[in-house]
Amino acid sequence: MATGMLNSNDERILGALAASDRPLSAYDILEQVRSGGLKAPVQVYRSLAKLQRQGLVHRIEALNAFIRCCQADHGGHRPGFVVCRDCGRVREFEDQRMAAIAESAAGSDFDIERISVEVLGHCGRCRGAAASL
Amino acid sequence: MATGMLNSNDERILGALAASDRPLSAYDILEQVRSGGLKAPVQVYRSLAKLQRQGLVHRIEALNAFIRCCQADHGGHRPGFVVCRDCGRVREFEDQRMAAIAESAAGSDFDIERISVEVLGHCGRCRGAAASL
DNA sequence: GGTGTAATGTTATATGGTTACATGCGGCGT
DNA sequence: ACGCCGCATGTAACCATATAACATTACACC
Repeated sequence: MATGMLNSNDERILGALAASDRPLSAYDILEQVRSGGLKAPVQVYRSLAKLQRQGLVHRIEALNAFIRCCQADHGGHRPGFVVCRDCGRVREFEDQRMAAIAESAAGSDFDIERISVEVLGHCGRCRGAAASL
Repeated sequence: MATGMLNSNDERILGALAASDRPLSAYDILEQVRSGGLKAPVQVYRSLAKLQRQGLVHRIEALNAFIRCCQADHGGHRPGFVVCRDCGRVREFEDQRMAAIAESAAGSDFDIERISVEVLGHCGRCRGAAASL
């Protein structure tokens, strides 16, 4: 992807996301990378924007948080997410049908930039935990 | 829906949303209803939560904003939204296929609470405006 | 070296959302 | 009627998320 190489800030942020088993907010990330020299939210947001453009990172709208993309093909895929509202864990999935649905809903006169599909609910693990209280 | 009747705060907030042709943030709403006696964000959020439970209002995650539901059947529908990032206008749509996609993605061990589908991009009107600059 | 441009850094501020606690008010047992 | 409880609403303070505005550096080109 031609958007440009990653600098050390980008690498650090990507590293922090990769190391986490759940989405991180921009401020979570900031905390993790302070030792690496980043000090301000805007730096994190700038890197995140770049990483998103390259498809390496996705934003989870319902959480205002970000995850490292787990797919092989970072270009042009249209992922959806299954999000547990209790533990915050996210599963990325792919479904070809979503593109068709979005296109028919948007109509020919609308220029689609991105599709956000988020399935919110409670995962088995957390439901088990809640039941055993 | 048994969640309870709407009080005057709820009515005012619903009115503000109905009067707008695009989504309003909680603070937009707050401004509109200050004259009606509401003063604090939390009051708005409480009403919005109730209205969402009743299906009268939807939250657009990508905008952190809310719209009045335009469907007849406020119970149990699973709407998607087409959102213009330039003018902020939103079109609500319904697609039966989404439920199936969400269920197959979530798996049997996941309890689905809500599905958020948002198609982000640029509407014809705004694209026209941009072209003529 | 000088100069224009893009990337990055810094500070401050706007916007969105929640916590904690106070107050009011209707049921209900006595 | 009275006091007590439980729940809806009000108020203030606060935390969290995101961007604006401006300063600085890095680097290509002359």
